[in-house]
Amino acid sequence: MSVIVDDELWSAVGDPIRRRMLDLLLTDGGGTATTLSERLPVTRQAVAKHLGVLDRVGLVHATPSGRERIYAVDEAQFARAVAQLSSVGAAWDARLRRIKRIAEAIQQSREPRPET
Amino acid sequence: MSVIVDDELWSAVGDPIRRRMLDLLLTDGGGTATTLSERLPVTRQAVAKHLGVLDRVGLVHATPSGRERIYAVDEAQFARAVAQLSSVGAAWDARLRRIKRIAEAIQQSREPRPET
DNA sequence: GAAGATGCGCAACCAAAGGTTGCCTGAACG
DNA sequence: CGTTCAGGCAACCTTTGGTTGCGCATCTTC
Repeated sequence: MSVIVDDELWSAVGDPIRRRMLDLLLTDGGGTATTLSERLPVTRQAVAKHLGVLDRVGLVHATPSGRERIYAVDEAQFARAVAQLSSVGAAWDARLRRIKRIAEAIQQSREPRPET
Repeated sequence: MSVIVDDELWSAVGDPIRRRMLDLLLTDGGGTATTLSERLPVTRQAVAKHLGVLDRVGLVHATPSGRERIYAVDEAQFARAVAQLSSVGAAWDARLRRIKRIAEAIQQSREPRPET
C-alpha cells in the first residue's frame, strides 16, 4: 500500500521558493514576475523560471495585460495539489499509528509487568 | 500569514525517490542501501546518497550489523515531518476555503443588484 | 510623436543536486 | 586461505535553480 502521488505536482510545490510564490499569489490574488521578485530573495528571472514550472503543471496561469503578465493561482489544480499533500500526510500518519500500536502490543506481551 | 516550515525536512521528503524509500523502510521495518536499490529505479550508490540526506536530517538512522548497514526510520522525526506536511496542507486548505467563501459572497452581492 | 523608463524574454554561464560507472576496502563464509 | 558480497570513494554527466547581460516591446511624459 504505497503512497502514490503525481510527482510533477508534488515537486512543483516541493520547492520552497515556489511554495512562497504560491503563498504570495494567493494572498495578493495575483502578481507578476517583477512584483513577486521584490518580495522574494531571488531575481526576477529566477521567479520567471519558477512561474514557468508552476504554469507547466497548471498551478498558475498568466493573463497578459499590456506589457505585464499577471499570474494567478489556478484554484482547481491547486486544490488537487493540496489534496495530494493531505492524503500523503494522512497515509503516513496512519502508518505511524499502526506501527506504534504494534510496538506497544509487542512490548506488552514481552513485559506484562513493567517496573517504574 | 505565510506558511513556514523547516525547509530541510521538507526538501528531504520532497524527493520522490526519498519518499518511496521512507515508504519501503516503514513497510519492511528497515533495510540496506542494497536491498532498497533492488526495489527502486536507481542504483545502490544513488540510494546511499539519499540515505545520507535522510540521515543528516534525522529521518533515518543506521545500525551497523556485520558488513551491512541497516537503516530504519526515526519515528519521532518522521512524525515531525508528517506534522509539517499536514499543517501546510491544512493551512492551504483553509485558505482555499476562505477564497471560495469570499468569491461566493461577491457573486451573491452582485447578482441581486447588478451593476451601477 | 520622440525619449526615456519599465517589464519581459532570451542566452550564456555557474553551482548544487541527483544519477551513473568504476574501483577498492573489508567483513563473511566455504 | 580465497571468494564473495556489501559498502564507501572518486570521477564524471545531466538537470535544476540561480545569476548577469542584453534586446525588444510597451508605457509614460514632455
